[in-house]
Amino acid sequence: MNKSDRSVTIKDIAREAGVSISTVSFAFNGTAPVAQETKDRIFEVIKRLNYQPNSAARGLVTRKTNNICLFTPHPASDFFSFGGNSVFSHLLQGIGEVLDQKDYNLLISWDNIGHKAKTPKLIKLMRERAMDGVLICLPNQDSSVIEELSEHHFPVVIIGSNGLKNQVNSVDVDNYDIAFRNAQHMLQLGHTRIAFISPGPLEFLVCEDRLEGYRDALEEAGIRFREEYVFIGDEKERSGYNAAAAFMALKEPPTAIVSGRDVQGVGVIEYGREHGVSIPGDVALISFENSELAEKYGITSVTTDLYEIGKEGAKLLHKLLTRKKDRGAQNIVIPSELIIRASCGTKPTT
Amino acid sequence: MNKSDRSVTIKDIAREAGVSISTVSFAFNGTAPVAQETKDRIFEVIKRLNYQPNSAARGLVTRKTNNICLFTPHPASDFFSFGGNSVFSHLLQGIGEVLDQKDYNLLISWDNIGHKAKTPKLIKLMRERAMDGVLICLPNQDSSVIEELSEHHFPVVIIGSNGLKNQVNSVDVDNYDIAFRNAQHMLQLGHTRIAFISPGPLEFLVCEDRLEGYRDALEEAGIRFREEYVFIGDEKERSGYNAAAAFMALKEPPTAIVSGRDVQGVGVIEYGREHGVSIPGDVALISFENSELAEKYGITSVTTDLYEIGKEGAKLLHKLLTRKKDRGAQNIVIPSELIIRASCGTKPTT
DNA sequence: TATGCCATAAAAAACGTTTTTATTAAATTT
DNA sequence: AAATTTAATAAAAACGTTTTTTATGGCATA
Repeated sequence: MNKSDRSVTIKDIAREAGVSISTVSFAFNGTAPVAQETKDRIFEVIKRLNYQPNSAARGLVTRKTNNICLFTPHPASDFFSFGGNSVFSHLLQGIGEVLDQKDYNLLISWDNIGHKAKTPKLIKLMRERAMDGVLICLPNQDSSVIEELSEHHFPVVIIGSNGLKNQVNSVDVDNYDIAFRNAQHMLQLGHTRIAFISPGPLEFLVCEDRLEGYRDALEEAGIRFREEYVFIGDEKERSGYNAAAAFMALKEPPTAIVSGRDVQGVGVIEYGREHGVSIPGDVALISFENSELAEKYGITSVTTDLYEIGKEGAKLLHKLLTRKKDRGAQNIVIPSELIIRASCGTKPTT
Repeated sequence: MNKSDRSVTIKDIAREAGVSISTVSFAFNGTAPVAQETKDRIFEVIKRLNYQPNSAARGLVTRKTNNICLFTPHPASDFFSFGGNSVFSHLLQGIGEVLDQKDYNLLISWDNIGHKAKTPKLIKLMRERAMDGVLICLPNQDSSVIEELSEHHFPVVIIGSNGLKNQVNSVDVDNYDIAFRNAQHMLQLGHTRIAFISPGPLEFLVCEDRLEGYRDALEEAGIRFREEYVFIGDEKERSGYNAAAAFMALKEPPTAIVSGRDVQGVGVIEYGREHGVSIPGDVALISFENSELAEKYGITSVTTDLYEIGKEGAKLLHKLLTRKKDRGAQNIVIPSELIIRASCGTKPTT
């Protein structure tokens, strides 16, 4: 609608206001003192011509894009989903909230979990300087991407656990501690035959951490660790079902189960319903995640606040981007809370 | 790890290969003929030095960023959610899939639905040329943003309906037609007292379209339109419940209900359960959306394929960005399918 | 033998900023 | 009163590309 379609540049402002372009830049960004009178004139023109600096030109010299990238498993993948439900938006909300406030743009890109399919794209984005930093959520064991990124001193924050802990910034709940306390809770209720369902293969650090927490709690209580009380599941409901089946088939079945994910807990419950195993009557159940599922099925569970994790992750990344001095890797731990529901009962069966 | 931390530029390549920077650019991008021998030498150096052009510098001259922005209601908002479930990821998946293939980056930004809170940010992003185009999903009546964007000839594709149809590109299901056929389906089953629940205020075009489709179907069948058979609900389950309550309180209650959203259909069912109204026994129910809820509650519903909508939207935007000639606004219609379930019954009550 | 053409490549301009350096006049210090 | 600092501004350099223009030989054509 305006005279021309060419967008207005700093040159136009300078000409119209009768000053040099540097003065315009100084005034606009407040980076150098400019006489009030001149400043007023410049801002009048800026407003009148509706000037907005070109981000590419600016980025070329400042070496900033104000874009940050979130790299995750697919939003609809099993990692984020359970019962058709996706918690991806929780994570997104936390990240978006702080990024928005700090005036960063959020770019998202996803991976086929464990297949490192798109990884090269992330590397490319970083190498062509298309983003200032990246939040990575890669719940698999592969840390080569992360290594490559931090090797180039590229600002990275890991969402979740990773083998490179203490070398690279991260935000997560304390999986070891949660598992430890989950097992402890069962012990306190008097259980001694406590089983554990891993939410994935032990190569995943999350799983290893949880198993270890579980194991240490038993050890502390002087209870023998039994191989047959550990079931390596996956992120799907079925694995909880299968775990229950396996445990119940033992000559000496456990009286309590520490489930790796709520969705597995649901599997356990389903098994119970189908086979007349009462929960918590015959087997007490405690889980991780505290999703809507836990609420719905009355499963005692420990919160994994993805909203908070996203928020803290974004904050940390922002710190990385604005701080000049490198002060080593930070590992933020988001506190978890045990939400007691019916599934854990109050007394063990004997 | 390399000698210096400064990233390698086209100058480095030129020097190392003993040619001018323009020649490197020509060879790299294939934009002008370069002798094979020279080309080989250049690519060897590019590979050896691991060169990746700087996107800001490139964007400055090409006026492209390869970023496109998705602007939607909040991913966890009622618009995308029902029963704690979010379909946002479906939309995201469709968009991401094609954008990724075309080598665009996806930037996301959201709005508090109807409060046009962040709108200025979108405008700013566009004016500073931080993105090449935008996919907008704004299910409210406010079209000022869209007007502003297209006024500046900024490439925009609307996801969903909008008052500016035919002036601006869009992708949506045919709400009028769906409602028409939904009502018709009820008519074919012999119903004559058919009520309608709007999923929102009639200022929203989606709602107006649906109401109109419903009304026209009745009219075509020679059935009188009754004001009291229309309930203006909102995006929440409760509004379906309230609608059912209102309808059932009439001296002559409807025998069929066309629900605006699955979640409202659930509200109707809940009402029925609590008040002993059998569905489809006493009232037949048909809905829009075909979400997991419809499946779960056995509600006959018409598909709204957000995955497909996202895909087509992204494709259309890409076309806009690559075509030189403007060929008017395109309005893509994604086909819908009626999924028959128990809720609509086969015979009307009389 | 000049003339034009072609293939290749170099040089230069442009993109729109920020940042560094230079200039000028006024104010302050010595 | 001269020297120095300060405030305000202008000029120029830099950022790293793409794109346009110019140059250079060789080769065919007139």
